[in-house]
Amino acid sequence: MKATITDVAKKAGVSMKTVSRVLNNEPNVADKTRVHVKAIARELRYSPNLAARGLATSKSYLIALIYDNPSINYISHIQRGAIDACREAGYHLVVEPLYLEKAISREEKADAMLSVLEKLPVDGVILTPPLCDSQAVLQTLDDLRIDCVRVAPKKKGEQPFVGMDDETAAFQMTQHLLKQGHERIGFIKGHVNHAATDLRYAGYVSAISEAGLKVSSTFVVQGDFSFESGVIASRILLELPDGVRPTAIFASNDDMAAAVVSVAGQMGFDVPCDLSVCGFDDTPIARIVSPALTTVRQPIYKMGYQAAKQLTQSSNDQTQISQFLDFEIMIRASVSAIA
Amino acid sequence: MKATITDVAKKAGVSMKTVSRVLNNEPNVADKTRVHVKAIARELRYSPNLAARGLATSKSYLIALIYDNPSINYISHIQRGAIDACREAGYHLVVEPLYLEKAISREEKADAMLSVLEKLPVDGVILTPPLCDSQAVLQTLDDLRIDCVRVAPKKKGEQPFVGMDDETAAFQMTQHLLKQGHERIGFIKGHVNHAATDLRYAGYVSAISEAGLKVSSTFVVQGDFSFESGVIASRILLELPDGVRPTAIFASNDDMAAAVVSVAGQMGFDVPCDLSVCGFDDTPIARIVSPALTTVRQPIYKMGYQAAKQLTQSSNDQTQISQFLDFEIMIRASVSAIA
DNA sequence: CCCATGAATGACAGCGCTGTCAATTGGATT
DNA sequence: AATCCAATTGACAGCGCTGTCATTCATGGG
Repeated sequence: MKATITDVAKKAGVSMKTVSRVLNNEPNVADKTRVHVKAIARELRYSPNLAARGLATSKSYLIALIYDNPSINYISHIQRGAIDACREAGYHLVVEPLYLEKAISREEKADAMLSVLEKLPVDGVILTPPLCDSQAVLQTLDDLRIDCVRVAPKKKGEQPFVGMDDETAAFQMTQHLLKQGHERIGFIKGHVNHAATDLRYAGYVSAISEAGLKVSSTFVVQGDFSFESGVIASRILLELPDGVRPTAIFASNDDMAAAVVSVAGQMGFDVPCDLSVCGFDDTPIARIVSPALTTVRQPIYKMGYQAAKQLTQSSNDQTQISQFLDFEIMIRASVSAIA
Repeated sequence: MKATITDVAKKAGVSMKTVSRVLNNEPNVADKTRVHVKAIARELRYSPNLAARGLATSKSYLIALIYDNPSINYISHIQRGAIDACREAGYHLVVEPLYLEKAISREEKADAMLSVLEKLPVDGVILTPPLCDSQAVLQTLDDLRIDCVRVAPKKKGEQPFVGMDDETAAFQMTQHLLKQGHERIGFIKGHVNHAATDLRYAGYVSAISEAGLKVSSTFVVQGDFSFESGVIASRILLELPDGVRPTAIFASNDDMAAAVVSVAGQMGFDVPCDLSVCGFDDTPIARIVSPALTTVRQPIYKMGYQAAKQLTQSSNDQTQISQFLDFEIMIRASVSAIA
């Protein structure tokens, strides 16, 4: 049925091993032979049997994307990037959500991951927030000797990461608000388990301080990245009396920013005239909400791509270096200057 | 390092083959032996090497989700369902988007799929719309002798499908509008390549006809499921003069319905007072838009689950039967009765 | 002209598992 | 007690590939 390496070898008049060498781009093959074998392989539409190859090399040519992040948008883009990188290297991506019961502890997550990985031998793992911030998970991976790349905003342990500079982005966004004349800027924090939450807040704080203003705790409300938490948080902020109420709100992600816009509308505030709003992530909702949200575009696709790239190359190259990718501030209609 | 079947066999004092039989639930093993071997296997944390097993059985324990559907929300839910079903059966899901250049023809898609499948031996394929409606793709799969289940709203060829009854759902939704007193009901069609497009339209037409009304071509506008196409379509509908303008618009999906709400607002129509709007799919946007959309909830997760379930069972059971899953009409604020 | 050297190639085992088929066991039957 | 049968178990080959190591070949130096 399907051509095997033996078929190719026979037809090309060489040994299996030589065919194998050609297919794996190993050295010490005469150019003439190389070309010839390649031609035959193409002619026979030969492609190696992954199971057999895996058995012989104890590699699987599989990368796992493991996550417990509930943001469909985020995961999807990471996934697309990872798949594209995998394809370029002849790898495939298996996706393993770790959802189980809610409120599962980090140790349990590590266990769940362990049982998945015991069954499926993968050559590398891509970890997204907040899973990538769990020491237990990282330790488990280390014990298993499975390479991993964290899609995360900062270093943790020895594992390389691919991410963006959340702090600087939040800093710049806050500066943008300041430049528009806003002085009372509300901030809605993200989920406490995410490393990005602290970084974004830190960026906000630096910008406010650098402008010579005080960070007022009245203006900082805890959220958890969900639309609902944004509703609650924005109510707290918007119910402050006139003259004390923020003139701008910086939400740690777009879902919460959308909630701000929605609540503001219900409470009779016009965005952006009465209230400027900005978000973070540039998810599709940012353009659907009216007015469209000023927000930070994360290079999510690229993060997934780079993460998988590193994993597929790691055996050859030992250049597993952590890296920041560029972000972009998207200026849209939800922010206006103070009159 | 990792325990092999030989380790288990040795420790249990039986042959490898007996261990193999126990692990695969094959008959003709004494209960005592079965229990004993199972205990040892657990003790050693043994789990079979998929590559080896795959090589011996020429099965891969992999299911592929192949798609060219741009809706992240849709694919994500299908994926989650499929992954859950795979896990239950010891399978894993590999995800293969077929995006390549835009406007790629169906034959080219079939080719692209072929080249993916040649490299990765999978035991089954899940196909989503619109890919699942391509005869070329189905034929290619058949040639490869790879099982497939279509996540689709109707039968095509021999392949089983898992889906929902789009026509009946659209019928019921239209009836809902009629019951609220609407007689001028606009309809925005979906993308021409999707089988669901015609079915939803058919449901609309039956309901209108059954109510003794005429289907006016003025009220039916072509869309393509995108927000943008919804904007254009709703403008056409809403620019109709007073007394002729529809009092309700049924968009073939939520994105387009959200566009209707947005355009209506811009044109000074109040939803739902001046205009009722309903969508289809119950994506997150349906609850974010204000007013929240009355729409049809598709059992997307379940479709993915069932599709994978069939694939993982198909070898044993030959009950590969196509099935409709239940949908639900979500009544929300975007529709109101005619005064 | 012979041998050392390195490049190119091939023979063969073995990765961990399951399919095939043969061997063994423990009754039930005569 | 001898025989037979089904149930249970095991020996062994082989799935398609690559790693190891041996072999062949061509080339240049002594």
